[in-house]
Amino acid sequence: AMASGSGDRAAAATLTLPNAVFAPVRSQTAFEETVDRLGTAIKLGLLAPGSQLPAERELCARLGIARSTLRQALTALSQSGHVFATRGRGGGTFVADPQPPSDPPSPQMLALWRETCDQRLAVELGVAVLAAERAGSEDLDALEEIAVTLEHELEDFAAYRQADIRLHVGLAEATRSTSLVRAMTEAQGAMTDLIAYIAHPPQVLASSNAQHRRLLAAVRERDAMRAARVMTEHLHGTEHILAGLLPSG
Amino acid sequence: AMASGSGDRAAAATLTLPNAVFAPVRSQTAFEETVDRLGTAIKLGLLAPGSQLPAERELCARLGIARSTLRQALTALSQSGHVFATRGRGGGTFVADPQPPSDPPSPQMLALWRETCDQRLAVELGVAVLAAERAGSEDLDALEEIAVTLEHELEDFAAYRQADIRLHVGLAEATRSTSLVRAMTEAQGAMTDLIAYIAHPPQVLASSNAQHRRLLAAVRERDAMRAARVMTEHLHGTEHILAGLLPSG
DNA sequence: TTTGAAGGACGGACGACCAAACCTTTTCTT
DNA sequence: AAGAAAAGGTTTGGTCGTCCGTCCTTCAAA
Repeated sequence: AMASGSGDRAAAATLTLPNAVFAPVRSQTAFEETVDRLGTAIKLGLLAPGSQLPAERELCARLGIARSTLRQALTALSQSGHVFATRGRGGGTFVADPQPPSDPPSPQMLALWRETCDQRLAVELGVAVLAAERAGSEDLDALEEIAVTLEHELEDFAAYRQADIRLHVGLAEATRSTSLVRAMTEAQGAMTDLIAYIAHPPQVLASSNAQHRRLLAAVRERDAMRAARVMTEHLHGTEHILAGLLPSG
Repeated sequence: AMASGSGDRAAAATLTLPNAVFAPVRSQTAFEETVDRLGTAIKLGLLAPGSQLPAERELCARLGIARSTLRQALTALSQSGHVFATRGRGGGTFVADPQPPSDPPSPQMLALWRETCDQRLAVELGVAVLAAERAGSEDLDALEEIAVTLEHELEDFAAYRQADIRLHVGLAEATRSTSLVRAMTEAQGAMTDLIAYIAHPPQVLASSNAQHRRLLAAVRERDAMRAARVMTEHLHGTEHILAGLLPSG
């Protein structure tokens, strides 16, 4: 009788908590995780087309997996057209030059789009604040160069998105936190899947650019809260666009 | 010749990026992940002492794992003294009443404490902002009740920490985002490992309480940026304490 | 006394992962 | 021109985690 349920005080716990504690454990295999990592980095342009990956024997050591497992992942990425390999001395595995068209977003991706945006908000907010505290002027110079590039890409959304990702990931790198860089790449990868097929008129991109400039200015002046505010507005912009086009999660 | 290295523009990429992309893949087993999940929830007091866990046959379905795997995890938690099981009808698995003393922080935990704080900052900032947008007044009433409890626990750090966790996780629940709730529990679990053995004089706890009150007030007034600012100050407080006691990561 | 619901224990099947060889191709060096 | 070197490609066998099904054991409720 007294066994079932929680104690008196704990009985006040909401329903969200057990859902989070007892949510499915996702046992991703090393193969899947590797495909995800490398595939996302390639899709986001973090590994430039034509660039060479480390040799298999070195890469598997870096990733902490067996070479056979890495080769499975590379085979998958090769068959999907993201990389190609040449043999012999001076050969290697390279990022394919014409990247294959990205897949349409999966149904489950669309169903959880709000969670995706929430996680992205957290990462970007943390990055904005920490970058404002830690970014060096060299970092900001490089980022502002990317911002200049963005101004000239208002018509080509693919190119714009590419540079946009470089800007956001670059800001994460400026925090000197590898875990935040990885979280940022994951978040950007998830967002890319969502917004790839959504039209972005040049005027929307222009307003995004204005926010980028204000964001970088705030970071340079070490004004963490202003950076956070601008970032919040920036993300809410795209979130409102999604809210209008996707089922309300 | 042209094969090695990235393209011209990508050559400007910093050194942090490949470190993040090619970092070791963490293939946690279902067993480990389950022990972590349940163990953290118990250590944080999210599953109250004496409360009953769902039946094995139901819990393994919820977690998406086989019952034998779940039993491995429960056996581990039972041997470490976190849970106990009784058989027969009306039996079940229960959270142990006198919780075993927590382990001292591992060396690798101490080495990465700054990354831990960075991740926590991101989660808590995101939660603060989203809670300010979404929290209902019922949520805030419950949270302010916890804040009142906190005022009376200035002398007993274990009890204080317990209620503090309930407050932060409760705020995450108010965002209605299960992924943020899970991220928050993970972050709080990591932080608990770090700060368990650090002295917290009552005056520090009192100042934390003042920040809690201001945080909740900002959330209630839907002032996301003020909530973010208070939260940042709140976290920087504990971070400075850690910085003085731990090796500079 | 019967029944049902809970934990407890085995054993086979399968797949992921790893380790260590060995082969093929190409290029650089001598 | 010969051979060493460096890369991807192939094969093999083994280990271990996980799943599934099945069969106890216990014990409160009916």
